[in-house]
Amino acid sequence: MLYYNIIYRFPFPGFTPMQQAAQTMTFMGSGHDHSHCLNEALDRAAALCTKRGVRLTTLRRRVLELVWGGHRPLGAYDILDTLKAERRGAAPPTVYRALDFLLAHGLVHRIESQNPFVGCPDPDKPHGGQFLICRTCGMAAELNDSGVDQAIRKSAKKAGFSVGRPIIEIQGLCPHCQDNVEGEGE
Amino acid sequence: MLYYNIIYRFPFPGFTPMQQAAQTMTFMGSGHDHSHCLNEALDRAAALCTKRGVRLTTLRRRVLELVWGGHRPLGAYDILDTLKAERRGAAPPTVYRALDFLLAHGLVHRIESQNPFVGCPDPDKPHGGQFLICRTCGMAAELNDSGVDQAIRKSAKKAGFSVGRPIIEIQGLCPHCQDNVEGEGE
DNA sequence: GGTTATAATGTTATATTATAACATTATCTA
DNA sequence: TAGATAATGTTATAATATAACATTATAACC
Ligand SMILES: [Zn+2]
Ligand SMILES: [Zn+2]
Ligand SMILES: [Zn+2]
Ligand SMILES: [Zn+2]
Repeated sequence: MLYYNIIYRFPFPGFTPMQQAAQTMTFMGSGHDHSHCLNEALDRAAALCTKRGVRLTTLRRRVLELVWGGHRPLGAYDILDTLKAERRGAAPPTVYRALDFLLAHGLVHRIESQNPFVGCPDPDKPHGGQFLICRTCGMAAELNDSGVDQAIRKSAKKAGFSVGRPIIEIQGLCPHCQDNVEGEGE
Repeated sequence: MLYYNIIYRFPFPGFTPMQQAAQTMTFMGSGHDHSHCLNEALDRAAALCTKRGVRLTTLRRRVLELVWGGHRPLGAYDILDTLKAERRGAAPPTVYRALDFLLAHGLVHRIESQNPFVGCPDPDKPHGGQFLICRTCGMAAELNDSGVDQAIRKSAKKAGFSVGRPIIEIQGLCPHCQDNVEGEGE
């Protein structure tokens, strides 16, 4: 049963890579063709950059691919580790400049409360990220709930505040982890 | 005209301390008796800790005072700089441990998208922070809008997600800065 | 095509924010 | 007062991010 459009996971300290993968599958649905959705995202990004007259360079495209490819939010230094193996002279600015570009064009979001970066499935209309973040398994899912957005705009309007980028990060328990906590066992 | 209950300001690079102070006054209202509201906050904190059977030590109280006293969010290392002048051997853990305590008891919030800390005016009922943050002058104001909260809970419920701590950080323009941008001059 | 301007990346160094690990001191309980 | 627990001191380092300047690639123009 798929609860979310898009599922990301944080690395979770207590889990082996195998457990991580297993949980990722649980959330992604076992039939999920990730290489397909990755390619779609990259094509969408290329089209968007062309339309805006900006350059999706090899580096920027590669960083976007890594961010999208991981099934989970990725830290800047995780990205850097991979890049170092691929191009000589990769350093923090290499990654952060690419991320700045991708952020500026809405192609990725930063999870502000935890630092890593995730690909945005809907970069065409710029928006602040709305995320559900599970405190147990680290899963993060992007919402785009217009009800939340409207409530925020209404509240801001009352205060005379003009809304630019609303950041919503809802920490709590995903359905899967609620079950495990309730059951207490297994 | 006061738009917000509580006003905080970030340090703003382009402004002299004088300008910072001037703007702070604009937002706080010139009649604001800050030492009064600071003392209230400290008393409230002391009562809350007594009630919960935890200790508001000298250090913790002092850090809370600094966070509350500044009229604006304060970085951990800003706090540390002050502490260093007051007690020998103050070091990052000194500050972070005090902040962890204050965060755990809802006495302060962390502005996740910018790292600094602010005192919470309403620590009795734990809540994630809802902040309006001006991207021009750095002002931050805490909301506690039940409409926003309800919209979030409704949306999360649809996804089967159990809400713990919702983080809302709305970046945009405060009323004052909207005027200045529109007017373009002055 | 060659020249010049601009954008992107490389490179080195450092700033900022936060935590780990273990020792010491203060406070509480009995 | 002894022993347990909580808080703080102390040293070192991890994790995240940016500054500053050099070099290289791309675009725009002639
Ligand atoms: Zn998005
Ligand atoms: Zn979970
Ligand atoms: Zn609060
Ligand atoms: Zn402003």
